[in-house]
Amino acid sequence: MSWSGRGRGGHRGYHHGNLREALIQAALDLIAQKGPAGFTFADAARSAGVSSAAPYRHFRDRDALIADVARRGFERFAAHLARAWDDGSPDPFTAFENIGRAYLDFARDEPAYYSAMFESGLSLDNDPALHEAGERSFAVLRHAAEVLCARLPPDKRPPALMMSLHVWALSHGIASLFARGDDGRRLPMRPEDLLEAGVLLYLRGLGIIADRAEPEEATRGP
Amino acid sequence: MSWSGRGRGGHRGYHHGNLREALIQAALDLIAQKGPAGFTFADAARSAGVSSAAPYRHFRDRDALIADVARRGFERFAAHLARAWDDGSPDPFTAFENIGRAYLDFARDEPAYYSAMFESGLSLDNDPALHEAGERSFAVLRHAAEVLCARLPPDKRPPALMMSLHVWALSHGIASLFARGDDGRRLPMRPEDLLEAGVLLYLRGLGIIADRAEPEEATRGP
DNA sequence: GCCTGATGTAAAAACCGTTTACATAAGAGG
DNA sequence: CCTCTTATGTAAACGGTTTTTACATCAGGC
Repeated sequence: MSWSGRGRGGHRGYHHGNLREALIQAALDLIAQKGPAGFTFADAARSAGVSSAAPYRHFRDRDALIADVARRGFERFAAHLARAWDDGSPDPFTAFENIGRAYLDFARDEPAYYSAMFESGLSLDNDPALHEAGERSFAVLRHAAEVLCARLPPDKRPPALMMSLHVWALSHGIASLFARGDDGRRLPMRPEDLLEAGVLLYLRGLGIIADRAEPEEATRGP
Repeated sequence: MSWSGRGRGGHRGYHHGNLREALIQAALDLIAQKGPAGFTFADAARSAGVSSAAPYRHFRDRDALIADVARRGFERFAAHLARAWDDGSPDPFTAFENIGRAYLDFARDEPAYYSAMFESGLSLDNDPALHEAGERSFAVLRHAAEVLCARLPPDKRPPALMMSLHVWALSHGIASLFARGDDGRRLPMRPEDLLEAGVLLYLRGLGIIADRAEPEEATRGP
């Protein structure tokens, strides 16, 4: 899957033809291999077969490339979460659990994107596009929380924003602490199960699910 | 608070006299200013007034210095959490909440340590001393969870390890996402309150506190 | 066919991490 | 007191990175 020049032949002349994309692909590969700290602008250029100054025609500096990777990551992330939510099918409760699993899936299956998004030390406030992409990801979770809350009688309806913040933080904490690297810390259970149990207990605390439901049974539709 | 040479006079000859400590202090200052990624071995040496090769007499490489800062951070962290737990005073439930607040306090008040511990991309498994210091921090939380669980009748007693993992992940997620930098994302509430509400709801889901109890009442001892 | 803007190159400056050979203290023991 | 050993710091060098600057090449519109 080498992206040098026009897809085939390998004869690329003075101009690359697709350098911007090639650099992003190279960044993803390198971040996946050595983490966002070990990633190097010069290495990305080498990997794309251009001089070390060429990338500056497409990105202001090294951080701008990482930020672009992170932005794309957030866009994929939002789509991934939205696919898991699937408009609340088969039922909002099950779909909500699916979002949690999707969060961990993404952290495991796309470690390069996840690293660029959360472990590269970027401040989301500097880049408006990045900030907005992150906001769109969170919006999926918040919307799901709103749908779930709306099913409760108004007098015992929790604030949906708070609920989404709690679930986001729990998911992010589990992903960061236990679901990265080779296997993070040794756990007595899979991160997905840990998250599912946590969300279940939290929702029970909110009164969204019944008091003594077994997890497997509780995930059933209405 | 400049640590160059023997505390006073400033005349330090060929030897520094306290370089190891001076480097750690410099690392803390620099990490606080520019994050663990922007921290530089050469800068720490400059800040201590020695040549750029001198630090290698005290640390194998740059990562070893960061790891030592992280290790000290975990030791302070464990002490900070243990002080908050305070042997379960005035009652285990309140003391448990205090641990949560202490977690966020530490992340806010000691951002340099927190960064070195959690945001520097170190793998805890490489350095045994570091790994053990981290384990000691977590042990405080796990012990508190055990005490709290022991107060429940055995048939409805949740696994304390799982409970401590959930609270750890929630605290870490809130600290990472919302309680860092200037103020992280703009929140409708303080991070401490967000965490307290989350833990409260989680404990209610576990059946550790009554269904509709006010927090102040629920914290009463037996 | 020529001009212009976009894109890539080469070379250089400034910095970092790290190693190597050498310099200087400080203390132990005769 | 003098010497030897060890710990600690220096200077210089190597290879690598980031970023800038001046120049080269190409593509497309006129």
